[in-house]
Amino acid sequence: MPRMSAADRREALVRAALRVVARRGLAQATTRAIVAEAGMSLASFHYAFDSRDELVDALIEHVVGAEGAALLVDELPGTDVGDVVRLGLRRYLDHLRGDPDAEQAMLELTQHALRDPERHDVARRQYQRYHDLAEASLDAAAARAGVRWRRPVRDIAGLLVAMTDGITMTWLVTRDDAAAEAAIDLLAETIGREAVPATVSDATPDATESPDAAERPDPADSDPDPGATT
Amino acid sequence: MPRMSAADRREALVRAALRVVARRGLAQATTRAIVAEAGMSLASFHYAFDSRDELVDALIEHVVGAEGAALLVDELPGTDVGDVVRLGLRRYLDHLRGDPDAEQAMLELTQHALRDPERHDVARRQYQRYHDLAEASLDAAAARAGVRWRRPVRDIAGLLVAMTDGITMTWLVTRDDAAAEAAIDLLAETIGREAVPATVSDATPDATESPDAAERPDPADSDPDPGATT
DNA sequence: GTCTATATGGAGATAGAC
DNA sequence: GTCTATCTCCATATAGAC
Repeated sequence: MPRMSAADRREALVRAALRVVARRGLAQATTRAIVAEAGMSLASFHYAFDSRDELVDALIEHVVGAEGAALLVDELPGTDVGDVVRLGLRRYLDHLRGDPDAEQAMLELTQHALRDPERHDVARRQYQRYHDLAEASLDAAAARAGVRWRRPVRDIAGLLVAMTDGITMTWLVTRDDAAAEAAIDLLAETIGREAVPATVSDATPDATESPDAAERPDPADSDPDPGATT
Repeated sequence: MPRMSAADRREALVRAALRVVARRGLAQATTRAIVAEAGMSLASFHYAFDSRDELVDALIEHVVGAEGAALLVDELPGTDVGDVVRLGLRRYLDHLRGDPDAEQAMLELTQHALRDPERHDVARRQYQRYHDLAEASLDAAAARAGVRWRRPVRDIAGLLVAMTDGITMTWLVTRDDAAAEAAIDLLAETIGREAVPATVSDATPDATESPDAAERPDPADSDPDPGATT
């Protein structure tokens, strides 16, 4: 085995751990299973990490940084905003179908994080990032289509994020492609109906267009740079 | 400790296990923690169950049978179908806020079940039941309001079930009440728009009102009696 | 630094007295 | 039937040779 830097070793172990969690679940992701997957010895593990908990933490941080980009992307051909949402969610469904174990691993890691007060914040930041991403995508789609949203974009983004989780969970259980597609189409159609033609006064770039948008302060908006993931 | 029948002991252990899982997570629900919660000795555990796995199976079956009723109920004051959906989901959100650990326990048990092919079917049946319940509630609400659904009820029910999961997951992470309520209101409004006034020809009780409803066969409708739980 | 070998603890499961 | 005491295994973590 060639020498690796401690950082490389940590990275390799995290990647191996993710594969093991995806394949057999977090509970079965023992240090032995992980080092076997990584082709290392047990001692190398404890050279790179102090404990298994520390690796799990690193694993959570890793997936938080990496997975955000798959949710919704801006380069969708969008004339109709409903279509943009539909294509974005369909793309996510394709991703889910292509690698269901990976998404289940994400869910398991998130739920694991919820059990610890300190890790809970990591999960919160992850969801905040999802939300910001969805919001930015919705804004961009609306701008290109020349429409504006009839209600706070934040609310629509929240529905999108929740829906993504819901589809993930139900599809993982039922494996019903058609049902997931039907739900996506229905939701996309709905969100499309929330868009109305933009007037000139709406063109102000950063004005919140709804009067009650300020009534509800964002409980967690401490992330000023939602674009820099990884 | 008084003598208990084996059945009573099993029941008591299952209930204790559920409390432990809710409080500390499935991974921490060791046999020792469970018998401590139930006030029994370790030997009593193995008198009632052959193994911990067997108890976890019983626990899954238990929650599958018990939790369905809380999702959507028919006794909601419904003139407007959108309001019925909104109130039903709000009621579920109240339940979630009142006992978040219990719902997280449900999620953990479901995900655990997904890891085993045999247990996967148990989870599938659970979701099938949720779906049937949602569908029946939607039908009942529409009938009372004198409206019909513009698209297959099945699709709307699927969206409801997925949305319930999504709201659960996102709320457990963010604990953002206002966001959950906004998502609920938006979804309810949407679903309300899927209802149109019923005509006389629509009054046929069990006719599928959409021409493409038969195009998608139900992948799992082997449960002829969704009402008889527990 | 990287390995083999081992210590330590906690988990599930059981033996055997009462 | 129910308990205490124990067995066995496996996981994490460490010691110490090279």
